[in-house]
Amino acid sequence: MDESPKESPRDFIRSIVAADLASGRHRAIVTRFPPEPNGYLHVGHAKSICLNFGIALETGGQCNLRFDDTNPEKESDEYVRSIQEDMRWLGFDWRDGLHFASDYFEALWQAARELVEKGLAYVDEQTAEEIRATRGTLTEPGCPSPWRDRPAAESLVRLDEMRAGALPDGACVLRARIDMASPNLNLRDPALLRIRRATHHRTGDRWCVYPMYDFAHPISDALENITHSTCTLEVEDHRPLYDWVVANVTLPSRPRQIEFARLELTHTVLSKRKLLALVQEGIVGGWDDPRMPTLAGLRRRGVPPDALRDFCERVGVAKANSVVDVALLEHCVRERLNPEVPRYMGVLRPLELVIENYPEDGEEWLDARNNPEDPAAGTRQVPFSRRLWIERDDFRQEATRKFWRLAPGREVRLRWAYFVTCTGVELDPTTGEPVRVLCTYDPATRGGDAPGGRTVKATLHWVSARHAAAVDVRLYDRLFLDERPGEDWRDRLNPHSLEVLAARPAEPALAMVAPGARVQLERLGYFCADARDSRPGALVLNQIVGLKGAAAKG
RNA sequence: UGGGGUGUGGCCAAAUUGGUAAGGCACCUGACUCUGGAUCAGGGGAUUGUAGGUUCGAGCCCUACCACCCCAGCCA
Repeated sequence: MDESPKESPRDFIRSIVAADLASGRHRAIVTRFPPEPNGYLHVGHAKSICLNFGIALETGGQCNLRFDDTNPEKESDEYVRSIQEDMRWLGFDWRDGLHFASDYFEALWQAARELVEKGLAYVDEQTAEEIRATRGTLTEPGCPSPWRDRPAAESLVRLDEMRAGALPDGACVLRARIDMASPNLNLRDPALLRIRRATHHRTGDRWCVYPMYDFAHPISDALENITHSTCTLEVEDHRPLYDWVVANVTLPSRPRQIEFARLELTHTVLSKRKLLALVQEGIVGGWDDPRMPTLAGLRRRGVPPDALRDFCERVGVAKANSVVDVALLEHCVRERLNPEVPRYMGVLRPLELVIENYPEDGEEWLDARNNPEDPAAGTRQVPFSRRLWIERDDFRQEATRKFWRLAPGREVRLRWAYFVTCTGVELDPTTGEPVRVLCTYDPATRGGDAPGGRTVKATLHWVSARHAAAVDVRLYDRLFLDERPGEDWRDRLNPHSLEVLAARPAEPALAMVAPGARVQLERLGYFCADARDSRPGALVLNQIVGLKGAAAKG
């Protein structure tokens, strides 16, 4: 027995799990992630996935993937496909634990019969409207249905007719017989089974009776021997019903439901309804639009899956509703990318720079380190010549103390190349904007270092105009202006969430990167070669995240 | 006005059986630096929702109050 001090559990759920293991209540832990296949997974789901699979991994247990497909009208195979793809991308393996609630329809049916036989459920022939009208309100108790006390045998007959398709949709419903006066509305004889003639994505037209979540979920959990069934806060007052089902149906195990707060992120929306609207209204390009908080979107954006997992761990698990700053996600992404992503130079807003004392047709290839963070990444060569592109932002006609880049009279370093001193600028006669910056270079600084140890305040990235490749760049910003877009979210969309920059100059080596590759454009940020839109010779770069403070210059 | 939850620095979030407020992100400063990045060092900032009470001592216990979230689908 190893009694060495262990790390205390990271959150209250893991504490419960640890206690259940320590007390011998469970010998092995089984969790599950139970998505309904009616939408794409998003970062909020990632939190739940990391929690459930994390617990399984840490305890040597198992985490199942169970599709909660009990409402055929909203579910489809496209979603079960995408959900599995996204989960695998995130890095999790459910092994042989792939299940569908629809696999349990027969068992659910038997459970329904058992409850009726025990007098714990009955077939109610009231209309949906009547049931709603007699449920009572938050402060007043409900009225019992006239069918509540009918003989079990009679309910059983009707139940069989429901399944047999003898009754039209909505003709009746199976209700649990609990307490119409309960202050918890979920206990006022909740519906368990309803008739719905709809083709199910897996069972086709075999069934016309479908179980409700409150009935299917606890039974599915028990059938899979789930030990800890986590869910979000809004299902907290369903727990007594969950426990009621588990206690009253003959089941192989007794799972326990534990609730935690769902994840919310600033500057985005995470509700399925709003996400669907963004896609259907064409506000974004699809579920995998890089601005979307969906896993498909984050993947296309270039976010590494382990950065996302790290994020989920850092966010924690608790019961307080909270909104996490998207800056934390961005931090996790940078932290993951910085040490291992190769650097390149490219210019987003080009301004011509001419080196007057450099030979007209001169050319030389200079060594550049691929990643200053990682000597093993080696070097590459970048072409240098008399005409270069630099970033417009890196030049100002009037320099201030806070601005230490290029300005008339100023000397700066061109990364991996030479020190240059600005000798003049040509302006557009009508706009007054600079169109060409004139410089002289110091041949003694070749490679970027001055012999006498002379230093310079700024280093600029640049691209040789004659050698430049052209790449398309897509810059992304938060989808919403507000940290927490409310119901008027459509009015709070950030008009600049996407900026497309066509044919920007880039060093030749950048044009050679493979689709899907992640790179850093020096001084600009991290980018991912879009795997779908990039063509040979026509690279498309998606911005993953900018460099920290990249926007706050001068 | 019923029930269920939650309230700890700008944002998350810890705090063994009550012992005198971790950590991360964000922000600021300094060092270093061929990315105003990274790294390193340091810093500001919390009367732990409020008011009482118990106690030598309370974020943790008691009482009252306040705020916010969820619930009246034959959705999940």
